[in-house]
Amino acid sequence: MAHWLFKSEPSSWSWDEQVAAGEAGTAWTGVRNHLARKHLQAMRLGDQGFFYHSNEGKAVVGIVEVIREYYPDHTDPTGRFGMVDLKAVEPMPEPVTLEAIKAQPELADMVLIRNSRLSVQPVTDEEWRIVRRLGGL
DNA sequence: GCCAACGTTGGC
DNA sequence: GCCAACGTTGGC
Repeated sequence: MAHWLFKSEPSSWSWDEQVAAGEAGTAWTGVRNHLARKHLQAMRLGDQGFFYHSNEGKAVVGIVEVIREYYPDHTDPTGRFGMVDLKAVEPMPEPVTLEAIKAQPELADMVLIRNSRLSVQPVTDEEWRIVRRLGGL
């Protein structure tokens, strides 16, 4: 099972809103980057990912799960991009800040650090384990 | 609010 | 197909 990281500015879509969407989840609209799209296409039902708040917060705040695989993003006028559906699984008991991630030598190669602008990122099994542990899971 | 990094666009 | 100009993202 692969792991991922989804970035969102809380002012446009926050963890609280994701939780409020419940079991039905929501479509992760708005990805307009080819590499991010490649990651969306590689996602499978049941894959889990980190929900990261960018700008305000700058922390991993929860775990989400893929509940629908890649399909066209109706908000994309060009029709070139797609999306997946996500639902909230559980919050991090302790948000894992960007600062805390940077402080971990084992996490120096995380895409979050190396290519901070990418909005949908792969997370290795080891990174998954370490960040979960930092967050108290 | 600034600016570096990076992706995209469009003229040639 | 190259590359300058431009827009956006996101950390600081």
